[in-house]
Amino acid sequence: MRKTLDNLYRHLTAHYGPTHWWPGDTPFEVAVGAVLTQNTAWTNVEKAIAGLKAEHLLEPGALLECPTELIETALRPCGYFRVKTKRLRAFCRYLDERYGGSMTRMAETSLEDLRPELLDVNGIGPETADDILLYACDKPVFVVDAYTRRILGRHGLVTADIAYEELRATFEDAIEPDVQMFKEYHGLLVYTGKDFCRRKPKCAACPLQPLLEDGQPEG
DNA sequence: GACCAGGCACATC
DNA sequence: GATGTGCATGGT
Repeated sequence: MRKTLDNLYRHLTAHYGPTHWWPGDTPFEVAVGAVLTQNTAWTNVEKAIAGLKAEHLLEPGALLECPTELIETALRPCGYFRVKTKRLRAFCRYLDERYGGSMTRMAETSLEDLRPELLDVNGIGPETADDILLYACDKPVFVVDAYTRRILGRHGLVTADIAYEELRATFEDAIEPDVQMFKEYHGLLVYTGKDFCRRKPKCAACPLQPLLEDGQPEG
């Protein structure tokens, strides 16, 4: 599997070049984006983040203090605006109470301690937690998302119903932990998913096709 | 006018 | 523990 995942990364890098994934000007904005993008297209998230910025709400203190309706209005374009308002507030409350609202202080916490903390926040599940850990805190966790599962599943590398933690472990056990590479790898899988693995699959043009032609992956 | 999008919590069996 | 459902808007 190590060789397969190395090959996968090389093929995608050759095809796309650097992705500079994840969009976001600050660690806090990255964390906000992680919550807002839950089951939602990023184009809609961008509108919501722009709305928050326009209201000067892109900081934990402001989100905790302002009227709920103000946040809901800003979040409307990205859907689920009521639940996402609650989830953003839950994250801000946690960040405020545990780290005085500082993403920098949060990032100083060890991965082993921080991941369970995040998962304990209402509205933060495995993928959202790992987005925050990798892209906002620079922790070496491999982010698994719907694209990761779909791409590897369609190419027969894993079963389509593989559990989140199992798929994460598949990557983390097979490849050397490297924050920058993990960031790029996930970005490349998102690019690939958007281009070739949506509802009208274009598998023949998928950059992973050469990988399969080279020979089926080992275990 | 369906169907889908970078999930998650909660209820129920 | 597995499965189903609500959450909501915008693009294709």
